[in-house]
Amino acid sequence: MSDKPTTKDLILDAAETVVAREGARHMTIEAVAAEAGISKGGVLYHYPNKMALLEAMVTRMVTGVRDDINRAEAEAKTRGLPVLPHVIETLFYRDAPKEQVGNAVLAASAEQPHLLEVAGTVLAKEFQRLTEESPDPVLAQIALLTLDGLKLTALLGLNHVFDNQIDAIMDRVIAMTREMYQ
Amino acid sequence: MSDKPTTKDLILDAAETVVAREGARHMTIEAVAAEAGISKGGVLYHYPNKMALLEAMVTRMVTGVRDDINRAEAEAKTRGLPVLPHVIETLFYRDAPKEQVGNAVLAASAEQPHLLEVAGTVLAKEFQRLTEESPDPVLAQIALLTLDGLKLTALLGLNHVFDNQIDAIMDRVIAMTREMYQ
DNA sequence: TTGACTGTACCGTCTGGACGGTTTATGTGC
DNA sequence: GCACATAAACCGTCCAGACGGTACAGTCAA
Repeated sequence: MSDKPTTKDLILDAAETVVAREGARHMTIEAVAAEAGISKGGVLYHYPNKMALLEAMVTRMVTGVRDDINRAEAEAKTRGLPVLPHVIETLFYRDAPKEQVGNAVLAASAEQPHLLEVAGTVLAKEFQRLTEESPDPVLAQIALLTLDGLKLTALLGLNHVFDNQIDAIMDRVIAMTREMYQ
Repeated sequence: MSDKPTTKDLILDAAETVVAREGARHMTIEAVAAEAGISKGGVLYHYPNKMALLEAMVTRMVTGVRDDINRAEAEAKTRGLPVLPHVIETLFYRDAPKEQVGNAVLAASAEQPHLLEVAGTVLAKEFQRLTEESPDPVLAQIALLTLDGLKLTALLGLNHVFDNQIDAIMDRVIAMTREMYQ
């Protein structure tokens, strides 16, 4: 457990940092290499071309989110808690500090919008299952979309919501989903 | 009224089309020119450099959204309707077919994330005013964020919601905001 | 005549990727 | 414990093509 991160992961981290700071347009192999503290050749050793790097970024994000969902779901079930509120809470507080994971989406969308279709369908399955299994699917979707709205506007630097309002919003969303189970 | 669109606007349309089809990374001046059916020189005649083009894209989007909000707000007030449900309905059905406007956000974010900060604060003002003037500000923010979630996931090709579910979701959101006023 | 373009040529820079070479880790036989 | 082999990890350089931008002469309708 807690082995030191592989170089492959360090490269993905660096790529996300570059995107966050300079925009997806400037995520070049050289910039990623510099950020990761290795050479361009070193990056190309691990990811034979840029597309492979982008695919790895997207894959890591998708599996990360899916794993978090599954873990939260299992945890809720063993502890006899209502599933949806617990999943939403988990997704919301998920790596709040190093929230750079979402930048994989921007990088992929900038280079090849196509790349995200696969990611989209994978996550769509989870979301559909979660909502369909809840007592009020439409409300469940509203809750999940609210979370999307928060995360994505932040990712794009388009926040229309002040930081000190976010907690109240999430409390309300979680409360709403809890009421579904009563 | 309904004057034919200016070349400047045709260029912005073309830019959005290119972004939607090929990704922000491939929105080059030449590609935009080809899409608009004019020459590269022609594009540079209207927008002296790429940054100017991007700024125009963002500005057009922001003013478009703001105008739609203000118009819907005024309309609701003169007709004695509750403001928020009417605004949300307007924003939702806003140019549903040529929904490419949002691609301005992707292009700007890819080239210079900074560009969106201004846009963000302009729209934030409108959103804050709307929510603060409503009977239940937190619920109002949830409604607006749900709309953000729908639009932005669609923009990124990350839809977790099926097309045939969207109407039910929006009906519910609008109903929720209507209840605030009772 | 003027404004709105077209078309072509060109420059400097950036970028993806190929490639050959070098260091470092991991055995493996003795 | 050591010499050696092998592969993995990584470096530095080079090149062709793409891109932003400039320059400028010419076209054409209002």
